[in-house]
This record gives sequence, C-alpha cells and structure tokens, in this order.
Amino acid sequence: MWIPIQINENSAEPLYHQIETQLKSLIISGVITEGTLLPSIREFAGELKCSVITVRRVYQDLENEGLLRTRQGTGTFVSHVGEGTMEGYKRETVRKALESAVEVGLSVQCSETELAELFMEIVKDKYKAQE
Amino acid sequence: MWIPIQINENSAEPLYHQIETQLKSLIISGVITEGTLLPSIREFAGELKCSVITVRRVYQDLENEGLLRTRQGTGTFVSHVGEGTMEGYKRETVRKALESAVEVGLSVQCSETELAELFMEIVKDKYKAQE
Amino acid sequence: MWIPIQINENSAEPLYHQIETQLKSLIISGVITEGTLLPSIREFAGELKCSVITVRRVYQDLENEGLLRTRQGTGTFVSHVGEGTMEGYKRETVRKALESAVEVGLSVQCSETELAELFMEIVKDKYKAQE
Amino acid sequence: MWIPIQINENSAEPLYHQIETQLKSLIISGVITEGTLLPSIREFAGELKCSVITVRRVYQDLENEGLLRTRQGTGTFVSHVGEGTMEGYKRETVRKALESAVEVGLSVQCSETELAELFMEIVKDKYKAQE
DNA sequence: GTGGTCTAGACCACC
DNA sequence: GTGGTCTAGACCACG
Repeated sequence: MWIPIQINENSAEPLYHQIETQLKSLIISGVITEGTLLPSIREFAGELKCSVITVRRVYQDLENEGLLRTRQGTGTFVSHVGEGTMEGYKRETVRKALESAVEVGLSVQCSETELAELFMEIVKDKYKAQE
Repeated sequence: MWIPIQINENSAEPLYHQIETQLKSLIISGVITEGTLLPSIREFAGELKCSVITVRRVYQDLENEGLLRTRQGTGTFVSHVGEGTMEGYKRETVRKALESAVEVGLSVQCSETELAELFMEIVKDKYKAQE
Repeated sequence: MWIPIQINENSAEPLYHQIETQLKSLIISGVITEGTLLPSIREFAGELKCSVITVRRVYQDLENEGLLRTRQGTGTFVSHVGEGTMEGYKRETVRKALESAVEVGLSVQCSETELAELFMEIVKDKYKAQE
Repeated sequence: MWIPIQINENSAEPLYHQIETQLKSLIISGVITEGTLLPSIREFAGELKCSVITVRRVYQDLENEGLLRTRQGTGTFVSHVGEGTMEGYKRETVRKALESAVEVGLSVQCSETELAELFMEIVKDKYKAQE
C-alpha cells in the first residue's frame, strides 16, 4: 500500500509531526479506510527516508488518539472512526485554523472586508490548483 | 510605558516568539509609534515575568529586522517604519495565515462553500467581539 | 469438539496468552475432562481465526506444564490433572490477581474500607451476571 | 527533589511503564503536588539508571494525559489536576484492577465466599505491612 | 542549564 | 516477517 506523504525538509516543523498530521488527515478524510493495513514501520521508514523510530512514534501517537490499532507481530491497522467523530474532527480542525488566521488579521488591524476579499482570492487559487 | 502583551503559558509557541509577534504587530499597526522608548530589558522582563534573556532576544531579533534601534546606555527605541513596510508586512502576514488555514481545509476535504461559510461566521464573531 | 474461547482483539495481551490462560482455566476447572482430544492445530486456528503458529505455541506451552499430552499422528489430549494441582492452581492464580489489585488500591491511597466496599460491590455484580 | 520510584529489573513490564505508573500514582494521590518542578530528564535518568530517552517518554506520555506540563528550556511541572479528576481516576483505576481480579476468580470457578475470604485476608496483610 | 528531535542499531516477543 | 523496548549519542532551540 502506497501512502502519499510529502515531507518538507526545510520546514521547522518536526518530521514526525509532518507525517502525523498528513496521515491523520488521510484517515479522517476517509482516503485510507478502516481496517487498512498500513506499511510496516521499517517499510514506511524506507519510503519516507527517515528512521524507524520516527515512524514508530507516528504510529504510536495516532494509536493513542485511537485512530490506529496495532498488534505485535501482525502490523498496524486503521481502526474504526465513527462518522460523528470524523465530521466533528474535520470541523474542529478547520475551525481552529481559520480562527487563528482571523486573529492574525485582527492583530494587524486588517479590516473585515479586506480580510474577506483576501480570503476569497486565496480559496479560489488553492481550490483551482487542486483540480 | 505600559505595553499590552498577553502570554499564553500553555501554548507550545516559545515565549520569545509570542512576545516578538505581538510587539511586532503593535509597532507595525502603529499602536506604538516611531521614536517611542521601550522599557529596559530588566523592566520588561519583570512585567512579563520572564527571563531577561528572552526579552533580550526579542529586542535583538526586531532590531535585526529594522523595527527597533538600540543606543548604548540610553535604551531601545522604535525606529521609523515606512508606509510600504507596514502595508507589505500586513498583507504578507495575513496572507500566510489565511493560506495555511485554507490548506488545512483542503487536506480535510472540506468543500469550498463549506469553508467560506465557516470563515464568514468566524470573522463576524471575532470582529463583533472586538468592538 | 467446540471450545469456548473469547479473543479480545483490542487487548494488549498477546493472542497466545489469552488463549493459553482460558484453555488452562477450562482444563483445571474440569470443564474439559481428562483424555479429551483437542482440535487439531489447523482446525483450532481456523476457529480462533489466528495463525497455526499461535495455536502450536499454546499446545506446546501447556504440554510443558503437563496439562496436555501430544501423540504423533493422533492429536493432543488433556492429560490427568491431580486434585492437588487443581486446587493449588486455583488458589495461586486467584491470590496473585487479588494481590495485584490490592496493591493498586494501596498505591492510590485508597482506604481499607473503601477498597473492601468496592470489592464487594463488584463481586456481587459479576456473580449475579454469571447466573 | 527526590522522587521515590522502585524499578523491578526482572519484571516483564517495560521500564518506561513502571516509571509511568508509579509517577502517575504519586501525582494522582497528591504526594507530588501541583506546580512541583520535576527533576530534569537527564538528572532523573541518572537517578533511575536508565536512558534519558526513557524518562523523556514518561514525561511526554504523562503530558499527553494532561498530568504534566513542560516548557522547553525551563523544565517539567506537575500540572493542575482537578479534585474531581483525581477522585475519578482513583476509583477508575482501582475498579479496573478489582474487576480483573474477580474475573479471574470466576474463570477458575472460585465461589463468592471463598473469593471474599481470600480478599479480606490479603487486604489485612498488605495494609498491615504498609503501617 | 533546560527540553525537543532524530539517528543507528541492538535485542526481544509475537505471529 | 511483524511491532516493542531500550541504548548511546548527536544536534538544535529555548531561557
């Protein structure tokens, strides 16, 4: 199974955190479905060109959050995520991101309309790029 | 001179960075005007209940960015900020914040309209709270 | 022969250990009697939906403890268990379990009476559910 | 600050888990109070004769559970645990331990009174030893 | 000084 | 083969 994860070498964001966030998104958004067997930590570490320890940490953190289930000698699986949880998480995550952005706008005395215009512009760009 | 800075003890954001960001905003948005003499490092550290080293770092970083100017034995002043700088900084900062928020939305498969609605809602709340 | 064993997928307890403990209890408590022919490794693995290796390990461990006896080409039988063994095992097992529970109570500064009350409550519940 | 933790070299229980459990108990039971600065990971590792990594893991796990708060460059502190949480946690932990013990009793066909007698005996012993 | 991240590599237990 | 634990040691960022 191939998992699309982009690592940004230059970012200040820790490796393990980049992987965690992206993998979490893939699971939450349903791209990787319940029951899927993820790559073994060694295999994944090979693909991502990082240490096994780093992958292990990612798997373990997500297991602690209840998104993964792992059994020794067998592997690591995506565990069941209730529909409600999924939706709730999505909204929570997105809301947090938007709120912090708006706060930045406020702190810099950006007007409401200025902010909204800039936002719409960015949204269009990003979603177009996506297609 | 009293400088309104809020420190969030529990945030993962480093102390020096919290202070830097807020002080920068205050200067760029014109709340603290050119030529103002900032508190001494010790005084400020006392107010913020943090180490002098932390304040020193803040002053130094902002001096490197050209926002502050230090005169030996006299103190640290807000230096002149051109209109261009101010506008540029505002747009750059806000744009960055918005872009990262939109990316989060994308990563979680949030639709364009969903995102926009949530954004407008948040903007209204925040700006209303501000008044 | 059908053997009632419950596997808890989500437990941290290794598969082989869950099976071993339960099978042991069944033999020692006399639910499975002396001389009984157990299912073949493959058959049992099929029922439990686990690897043959796992069942093999269970049979072997219990054979080492003298609870099972394997005859080449015939199968695995429950061997004779003396009354002494049975009683001894019961007391030892239960005592160990209770001791560790009491230690938890102690470590958390739970008072003697508090602990006893909670215990009686649980015992009643469990034994009632059993009937 | 000296923290009383007993490590059992021979136990199958992982090192980090032994430390975690005991430290957790000390915090939950109020032996170590809110705001206390714990030993640095290096110092603690020295005392416990284990790797810094192991201590780090303990601190991090407990931080994830909300029992500790750590700030880079400053140290690791015991964070506020609401009275309710504390009580709830105690009961939950103890209850779990007792339940699993009673289940063992059941699985071995131990009678209700037999179990209760054994329990009372053990409790008396342990609590006497404690004094 | 503090914690935060990451590495390479070892050894074990489980399936 | 899988994951689980632990080590020693490096380098960085924060105060």
